[in-house]
Amino acid sequence: MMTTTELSTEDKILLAASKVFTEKGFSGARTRDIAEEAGINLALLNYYFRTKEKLFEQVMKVKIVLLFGQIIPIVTNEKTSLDEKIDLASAKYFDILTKNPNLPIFVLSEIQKKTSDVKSILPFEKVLNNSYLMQQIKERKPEVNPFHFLLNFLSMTVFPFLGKPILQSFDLMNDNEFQKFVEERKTMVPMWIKMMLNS
Amino acid sequence: MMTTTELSTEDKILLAASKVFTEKGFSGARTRDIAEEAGINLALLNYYFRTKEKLFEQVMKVKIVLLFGQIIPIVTNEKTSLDEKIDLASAKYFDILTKNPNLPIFVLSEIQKKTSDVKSILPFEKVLNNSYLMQQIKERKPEVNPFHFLLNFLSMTVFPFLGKPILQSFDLMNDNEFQKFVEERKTMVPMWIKMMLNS
DNA sequence: ACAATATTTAATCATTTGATTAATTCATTT
DNA sequence: AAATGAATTAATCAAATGATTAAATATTGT
Repeated sequence: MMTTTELSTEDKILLAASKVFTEKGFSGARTRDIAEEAGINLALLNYYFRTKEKLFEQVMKVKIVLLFGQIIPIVTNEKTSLDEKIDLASAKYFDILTKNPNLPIFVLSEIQKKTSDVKSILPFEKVLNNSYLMQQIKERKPEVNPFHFLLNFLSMTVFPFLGKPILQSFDLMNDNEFQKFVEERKTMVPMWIKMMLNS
Repeated sequence: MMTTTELSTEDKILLAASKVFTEKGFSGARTRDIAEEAGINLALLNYYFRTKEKLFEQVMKVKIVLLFGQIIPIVTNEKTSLDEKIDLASAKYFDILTKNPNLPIFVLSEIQKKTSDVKSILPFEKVLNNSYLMQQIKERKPEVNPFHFLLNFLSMTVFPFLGKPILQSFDLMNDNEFQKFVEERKTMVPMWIKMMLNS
């Protein structure tokens, strides 16, 4: 079905900025690129968002919430078992990342360059540090720092998307093969994680 | 001990470029930053390297070789067992990455932005695709695409370094804690990988 | 020592780029 | 319809930035 969603100028700019910033990063993106992508006059960008920095901040806020926000209800849920959490988080992430394959590289890269301060946008550490999930991992595997399992989970889920451009540069996988590969991991990653937790 | 290693002008520029490009990326780095970091006149940069692009290419070549080159002899060695290869590759990577913690994010980010063409620098796919390592994985676990284990290994090894800025932004770890954490993984990652291969 | 070549510098160019201005069009209220 | 304020445009500014030039200094070969 074709819906004629006529976006507001502000939203057209935000959408274009989201695309251009994600592709080229903060430094590589020119406000003219964004204006052109949005199909608006360059001055309108400054009229609505004042500066490139402020526009970037707004885009980044959306991206951070997209990347970290959805995982919070899963992590803090006191009614699901550890194994259920793994399955849910895995499914959720494969979904988000399939739709936004270069979200992780964008966010990681801009945080490294200190273009953005994640903590002020979303104080994830407060949620995580004494979360029900952390408790559950400690109970299951008291002898290992629970962060190892969190990192392993995130690694195996997120890394393929980070490495996708490399896999493709090296002609190791095309788009179809990558999609199939990721699909396979959707069931295997939870299995591997559980294996590590039960060994 | 203080050694007066008087670098050539060319090497001073390359060293400075390596630092500035890694910190800020291609777009974020200004040739003036590099010249200042190297303690040389800006015009010398163009005298020795012609353009910012050409200087970047040379830096990238070094980085690509640093990140992928050292793994090749391990992967192709026909005298070591699969388990030995895992141990060797793990030790090698933890060493490289501890010394160059933001090497992966830099390379991944620039490849995504298509600033650099890895394949022309180092045709890794030829080495990998019919490598002895791939054979060994297929023998051990014929029912699973061997790339899954390669990705899992790289994930668990490289991802902590990619995520370091985030862990630190969220105050989840300081530098000392991170170092200890990585040290722990040095022995655990090979163990986990072997577990996946033997299950 | 002299000529030729390589290296280095200060000054400057040309373009790009983020931002602003002043004028114009559009929409809303009365 | 007139008045008011919001949205949009074309033109322009000022600073930043990659690159070049021409002159000065240093190095090397004979």
